Amino acid sequence: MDIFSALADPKRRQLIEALWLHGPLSIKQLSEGAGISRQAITKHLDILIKAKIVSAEFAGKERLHRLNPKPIERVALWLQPFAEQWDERLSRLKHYLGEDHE
Amino acid sequence: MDIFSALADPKRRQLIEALWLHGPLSIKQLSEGAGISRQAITKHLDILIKAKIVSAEFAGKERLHRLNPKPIERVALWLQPFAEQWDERLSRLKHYLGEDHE
DNA sequence: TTGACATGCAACCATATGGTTGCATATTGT
DNA sequence: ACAATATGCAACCATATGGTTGCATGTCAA
Repeated sequence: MDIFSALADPKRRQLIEALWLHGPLSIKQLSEGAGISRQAITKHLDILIKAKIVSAEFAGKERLHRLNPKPIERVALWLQPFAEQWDERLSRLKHYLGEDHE
Repeated sequence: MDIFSALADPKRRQLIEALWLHGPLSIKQLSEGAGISRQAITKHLDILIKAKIVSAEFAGKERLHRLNPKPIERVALWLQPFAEQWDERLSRLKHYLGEDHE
């Protein structure tokens, strides 16, 4: 499962948002009010973990999950050449770069 | 089919890259050397069109396709809060700017 | 008009995907 | 030790997905 596919499912994006908003969370916590079963959430989390978007560590009987921004970064970098307002963004950054690096 | 799912397939990302590199292209042209049938390419293009990532217009018997950056931009915007490492991004931009704009 | 070419349409197929349910296992507090 | 809690594992199911093939349609050039 690659990163793009991992991001394709709305439930998984929802999980990403939840982890971004409310620190490290367990499977149970992420399941509450998600509208699908705990096992389904586990599957989604496993996919996110395989895609390295989420990392998990055990704390007793809980599995705590947190975001790993790197792979998302890579997706963003792939998108950039195709995204519009690229020029506008470039010119904005051009100013910054001009100050800092040129 | 939403934008994220449209971007999930590697063949479709390949099509996006091809359209970005070599202007408006027909189905035939996009099929050459793609490794799958013309009909499969058509299906992928239809998905990209439904996601508004690609627009198509007829020129005689050919259907010409071009990129529409807006939806890709929206995806990029969704990703931004989760993607950190702006510094790395900046250094890439510096390179880009150095080549094309400075 | 006729033939070549680009595309459209539809049926079909194998596998992936997203979900469920049922039961097993491990950890914690009393 | 025991019960409650959090998770793991596996079978199962319906539908989506990505591909194929075969044939029909529309357009252009000779």
